[in-house]
Amino acid sequence: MNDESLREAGLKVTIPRVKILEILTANKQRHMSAEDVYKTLLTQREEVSLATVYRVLTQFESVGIVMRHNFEGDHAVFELKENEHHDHLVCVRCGKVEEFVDETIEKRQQQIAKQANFKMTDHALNIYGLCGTCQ
Amino acid sequence: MNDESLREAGLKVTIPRVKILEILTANKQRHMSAEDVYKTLLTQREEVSLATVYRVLTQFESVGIVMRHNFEGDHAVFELKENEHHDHLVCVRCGKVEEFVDETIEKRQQQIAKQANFKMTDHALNIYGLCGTCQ
DNA sequence: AACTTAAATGAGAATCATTTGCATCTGGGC
DNA sequence: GCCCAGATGCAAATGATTCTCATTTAAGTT
Repeated sequence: MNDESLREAGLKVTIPRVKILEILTANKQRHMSAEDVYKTLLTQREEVSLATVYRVLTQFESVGIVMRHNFEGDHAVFELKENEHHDHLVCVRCGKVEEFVDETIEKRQQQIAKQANFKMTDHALNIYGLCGTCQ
Repeated sequence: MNDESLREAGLKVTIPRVKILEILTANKQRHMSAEDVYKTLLTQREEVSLATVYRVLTQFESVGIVMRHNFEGDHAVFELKENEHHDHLVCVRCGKVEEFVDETIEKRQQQIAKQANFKMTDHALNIYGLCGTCQ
């Protein structure tokens, strides 16, 4: 989550990348869209184009710094990839996202993939519903 | 999966709707995009516009005839909603999709939602990886 | 510190999936 | 067969994301 992670990933340490990384770090709890990141940059008077935000986020994804999610069909959201994997509870009304990890489910998934002769590379479990506030 | 299901859903029984329902039924194993459905209609010399395909699929989704998935970020796919819920194994290389149901996971999900005070309305578990053929 | 070059960026055009406005058409009740 | 709300076709509009290309810059080299 710093300049080093960029260097390690073989990416030049540029203003846009550093700023975007900062923004993502400052918003770990949320899942941000490219547009969200762009707007945040604007409020910080940073001159970064939307195209660059998209390019940087895509690069971050390919080097494993962030993870892309397609909860909604019309735009992707990103989150810093911390060490531990986790799944999501998504409120269909307010969009709030809560994370969780469940060992039982993790294990079953591996068994299922193995049974189907799939070499699992990733998995995503999303539980949709109404959060406490929205009920 | 017939004219009755349309009437029951309060939708007029029109040529486009019937044809699209037939196509979805004939391709239960696959998950079709709007474009896929449209192309199939073309091969059958059916005069249905792409806009109508989108409208019909969206209506089918809202009345519960089909389910929409956003496996890939850039286009949605649809599948006839059979009675039983199921999850997916998606091959990241050839796009093949296999379905499965796992009681253990289903139960855990309900417990997790309850613990987080979420009223679960739906859930989706996708395991991504390489299928036997693609490995 | 200046020099060099591949990589990075900005701006705007281009793309692609999906949606919409509107004039026309049609299913199904009378 | 008549009527009309709902359905459709077509083309233009949208919105997210990507691409083109001229310009700038990070970071290694002299």
